[in-house]
Amino acid sequence: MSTPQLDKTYDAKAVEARWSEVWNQQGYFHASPTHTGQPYCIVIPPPNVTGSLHVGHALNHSLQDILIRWRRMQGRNVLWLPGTDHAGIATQNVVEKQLMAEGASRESLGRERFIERIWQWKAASGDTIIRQQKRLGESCDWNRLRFTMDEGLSKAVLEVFVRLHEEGLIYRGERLINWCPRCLTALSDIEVEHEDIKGKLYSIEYELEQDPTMRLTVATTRPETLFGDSAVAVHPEDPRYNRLIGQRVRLPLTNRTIPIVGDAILVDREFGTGAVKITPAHDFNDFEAGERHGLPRHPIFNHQALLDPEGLKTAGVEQELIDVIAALPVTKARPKIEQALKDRGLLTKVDDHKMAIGKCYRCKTVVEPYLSPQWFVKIKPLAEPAIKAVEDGRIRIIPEGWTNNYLGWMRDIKDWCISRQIWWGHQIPAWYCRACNKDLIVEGTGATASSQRLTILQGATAIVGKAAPSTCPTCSGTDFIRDPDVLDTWFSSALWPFSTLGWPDQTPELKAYYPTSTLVTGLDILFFWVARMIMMGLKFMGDVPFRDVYIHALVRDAEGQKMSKSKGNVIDPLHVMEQFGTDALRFTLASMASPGRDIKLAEERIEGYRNFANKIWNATRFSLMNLDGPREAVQPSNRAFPDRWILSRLNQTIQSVTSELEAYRFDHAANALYQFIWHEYCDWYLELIKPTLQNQASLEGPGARQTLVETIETTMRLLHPFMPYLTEEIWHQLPHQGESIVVQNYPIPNIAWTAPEMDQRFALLEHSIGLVRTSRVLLNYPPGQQITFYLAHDDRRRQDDLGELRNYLAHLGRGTVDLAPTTHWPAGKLLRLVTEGLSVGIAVAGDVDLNKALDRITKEQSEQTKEIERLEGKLRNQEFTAKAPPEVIADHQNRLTNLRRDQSMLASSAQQVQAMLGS
RNA sequence: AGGCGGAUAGCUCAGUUGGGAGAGCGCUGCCCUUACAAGGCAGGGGUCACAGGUUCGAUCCCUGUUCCGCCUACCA
Repeated sequence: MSTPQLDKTYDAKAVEARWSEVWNQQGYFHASPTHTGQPYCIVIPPPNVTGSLHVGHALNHSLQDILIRWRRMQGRNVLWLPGTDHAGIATQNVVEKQLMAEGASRESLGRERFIERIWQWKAASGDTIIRQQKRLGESCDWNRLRFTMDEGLSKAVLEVFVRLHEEGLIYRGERLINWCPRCLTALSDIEVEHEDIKGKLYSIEYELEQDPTMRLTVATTRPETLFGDSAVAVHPEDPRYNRLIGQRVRLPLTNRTIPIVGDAILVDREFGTGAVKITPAHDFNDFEAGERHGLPRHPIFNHQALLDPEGLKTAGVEQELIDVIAALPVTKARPKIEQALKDRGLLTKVDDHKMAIGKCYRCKTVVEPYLSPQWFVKIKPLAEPAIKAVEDGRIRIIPEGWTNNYLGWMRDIKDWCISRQIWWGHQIPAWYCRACNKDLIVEGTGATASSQRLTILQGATAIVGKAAPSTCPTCSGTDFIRDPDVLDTWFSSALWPFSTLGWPDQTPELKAYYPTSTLVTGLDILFFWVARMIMMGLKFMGDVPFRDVYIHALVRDAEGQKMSKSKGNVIDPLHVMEQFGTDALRFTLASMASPGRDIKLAEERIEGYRNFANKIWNATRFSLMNLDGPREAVQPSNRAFPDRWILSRLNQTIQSVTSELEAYRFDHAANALYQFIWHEYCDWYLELIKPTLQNQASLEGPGARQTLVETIETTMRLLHPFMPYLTEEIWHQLPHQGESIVVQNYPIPNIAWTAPEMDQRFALLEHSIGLVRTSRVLLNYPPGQQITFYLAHDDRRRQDDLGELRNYLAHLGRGTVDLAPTTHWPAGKLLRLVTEGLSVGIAVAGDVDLNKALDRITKEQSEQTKEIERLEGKLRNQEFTAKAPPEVIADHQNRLTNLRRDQSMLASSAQQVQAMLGS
């Protein structure tokens, strides 16, 4: 029988393109509720539809694919459901930029044509990431690809919105929200990133109305907001100020006076001057303080965060000043205001001050607390069951450490602002009767972008429903205007685990695969997404959306820096796949996925695993070159030592890879595979069986060839989830049954393979060969040179083992073995090394320099002496012998005995070498 | 400010009932030995951040300190 000859190096590119195609054509990834097996389902965290694959996706998706392929091979009814989200703000920003380049804008196009334009962009670029995912080898059921703005998913969004509204869990109200003056939309609290900056703390004097010679000094980081002040607060128990409570101060640069109020919540007596201005329309704390004291709100910025002349006028600001600062951004207006205050002697101090500012997570613009009517989800009633589900273990977060993070956040959760003032997304299903809300609907008709805005003011009556109402229940009017806002993208992705399975329809998929099994995601969206899925799943499905949440690390560059395009330190997974192969990338990411630690990814690591792939390829190449000849499935226990040993090791590797995967320890599983394949299978097993394979007459040949095929085929199945392409290719080169490794069984431990006595025997072999090789180097014998060496072990059973191993020792030691007891060894011209009861002797030929060998022996001696002293010291300690467990004491004594014996033998060896040097 | 995580070989990281410190990469030396130079063999290299405590015994458990990350936050 002749076997095909493989190329000398593994060509990942050619192999990957071929199998990716076949897998998808054959439909191996297609899931069905009617398939057999216990369901196992993962829904993919939907990436941005117009994005492209970055290395964070590569990690996230590789881990999911490992789980999915593993479970599929285990015979589970597996569904990995792929899809993308519409990424409202991000996608709209991209298309707006395109329009800007063309000299157009979304306003010039109008809402309908603008949305059309985004759909076009989605159609053009939406396949990119999907193609890239396929290239990564992801075994998703691509026929079930979902998108958050699909008809079905939009139906789910509508259903959820209307039902939550009916139950009073969605409401509209005018609140201070985080506003991005560049994206011109509201953001939720968690869409704001905080950044520490060096700011200034300004001390400004407010004159008392009753007595202008007396002044109250307030401290602020934002002097420009003083125009919007409604009061000054002091601590009610602060003896410096509390007698002033109830009096009024003149607000600088305006014609207004404002009250001094006592507020123990807002005021920290220790900070600044102990007096703080209250600006309810522009600060979250002040907003609440304003509520407490019934203070008016004076908005002085417009939606672009420019100083608004109308607002300033209403706030009573001096007209000359308004003329100077109107329509300026804060950065330009602040120096002018500073100057005006200085001119009047009211700015007494400016200190450096560290502070935090909020930035838009999409565009990094400084966000502004902005007073506006928005839609909110009343979150507490939804959060409570979601806290419980994690507390009582119905949902497990892995690593466990993040559980408290989740619980802490959920317990302190605030209402969720879900309306966005953009056009791309699910438009809110709320309508307003024009007749009833005449004064509350403000439709701009100007030519500029900002003057075209449609604003529905606070207090307008909204009619929420799945479709536009036909007549107004109040006035029977028929003229309606729809709320222009769209929903936060996360509102639709919160429904992902059930909306993708067909909800609100009761589909067989929903029945089979919900709750899903595992969610794999990064920490950065634990709150954005995971928490919200749990809330929505419990609310609308009455059950958790998934059992396990596995949180993986963030991928950083080799220096530990966050990857970003602007820093230019991004590792492009596609480039890496091109250069080193997809399997190498996948294996690298898996092997570095240690819990609770970020991944610092360096290309050298990937290169190392490319080499690993090549090593496996060459092991196969070797096997195929040596398969000619009969094979016989001998009972494992009747096979030769190398075969029995490697089966035993393979068996243990199967056990550990399986249990590590069950524990989500991808790193451990990958390392177990690496260690076994490279350092046991290749380094030792293949070397051990070479003489047998190359001797056609060997009686052990049929068993060895059988073991060779059996082990490599099993190993490929074991490795397949990690390196799908390489293993598929090799599997097809080997004798096999079936059409693809994708649908083969995952290896399970085989009791008949366990052979602990072979493991022990191997340890002796490895130990012996190690000493022989060391001796060779010490004596400068070239690797190929045949030598005579002596081996003896102190332990009778080990000595018997040496006899069993004689042929293997001779082969790997490259020489002739003599197993006589040490007392029979030649007296002179011999280098002896001793460790752990094993003595190795090599004949010293001619005029080699023995100093190297002597150094080595001396070093060994001093290390041993140190250890002996340490052990003796411990055993002399009566407290140790009285209190330590007996097995520990016995172990110490054993080690000491062995070391003393080794030491005396080594001493005689040293004498011998010295004698040779002396002569 | 609070919470969490981390600090172990030159680098990246493993290391649980507390008892002789490990891997990968890199480095040094030798070798193109018929699967693989993307390889083989051998080797050097560590007060386990610091200071206390518990213990017969601490890289591991406890307390504190320093440094580095991340998350949360209403100190104007």
